[in-house]
Amino acid sequence: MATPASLEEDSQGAALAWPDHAREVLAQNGYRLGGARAAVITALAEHGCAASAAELHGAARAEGADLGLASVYRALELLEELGVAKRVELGERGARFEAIGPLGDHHHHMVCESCGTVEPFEDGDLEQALTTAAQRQGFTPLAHEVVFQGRCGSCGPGEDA
Amino acid sequence: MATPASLEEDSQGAALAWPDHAREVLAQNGYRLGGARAAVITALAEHGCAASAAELHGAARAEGADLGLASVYRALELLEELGVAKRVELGERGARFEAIGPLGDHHHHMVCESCGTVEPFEDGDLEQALTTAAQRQGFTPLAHEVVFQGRCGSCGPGEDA
DNA sequence: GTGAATGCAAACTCTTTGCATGACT
DNA sequence: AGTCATGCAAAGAGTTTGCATTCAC
Repeated sequence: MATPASLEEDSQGAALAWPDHAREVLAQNGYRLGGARAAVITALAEHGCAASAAELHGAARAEGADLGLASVYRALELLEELGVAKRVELGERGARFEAIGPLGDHHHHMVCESCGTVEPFEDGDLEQALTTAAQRQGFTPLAHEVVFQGRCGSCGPGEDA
Repeated sequence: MATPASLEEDSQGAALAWPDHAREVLAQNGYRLGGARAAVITALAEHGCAASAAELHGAARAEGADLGLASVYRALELLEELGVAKRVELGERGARFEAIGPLGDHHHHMVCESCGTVEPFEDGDLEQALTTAAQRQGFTPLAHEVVFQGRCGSCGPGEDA
């Protein structure tokens, strides 16, 4: 837990940022790195948290990549399958995606109903409670997702609008 | 917490099951009870947990109601707005809906990747941890959702398939 | 050089909306 | 009786798939 979650040591001991990690995993599993996948990896790394497919598509095109939206979906599906990206449902229309750190970087989301911001957060105690709850139910969790809908610190607990 | 969550005392002290509760809330807010809304309320009450709009539509038609899918969505939207039903996203395709008890009955879901079952569960400690985590982040939660994906007790922690 | 990856466009699914008809209070 | 709810059909949004071409290895 002392190492930043976005970095890992590869077999030579060099630090790898997430894009490198993702590319390495692709290669290790026999997948090629075309323009679309490379662009999606870059876009995912730069967006940070909970990006929609359309946002990633737009970001990639803004950086000069010429890729189709379908390829974005295909790349995201593959990255998720390989465990380097994650699909997140925030209760809005459409799914969102984000990079998963090689060390199991893990966070959840708060969606502010007032300003629409999606904020990530980590909470060790919450993770512990989640694990305990799953055990109590005799469930073996492979993944879990927590989403808060409410009002963020900036918008305060005040009334609507 | 001593009263079953699906029952409440109305102003006369009589116990109300959820369908009655839902109808009462509709009336109190000036909404009429047509065939479609009545059928959706019945279907929601009978399905129990995390039903899709199509499932509710089918169930309602199976019971003789002649309603359109659009009306199911309209009814669900209204019931959610009135706080007697809840929309749940389980990471699958499409949203799911369920009744909310008048006393704030509250549970979360475990989705078994092996048998596809969706199981509800309640956990007081987890709720506490969620509340604490939100406070720590300076967030005022109006709603929250927890979804586990994994393997249920029946399927065990074994390998895939 | 070869098979995998990509772009484009069409197909698909889920959900919402418009409008005329019919039903609830 | 008046207004609201509903059914049907069409529109919308997000996502997936088919196929010919291009590109990474």
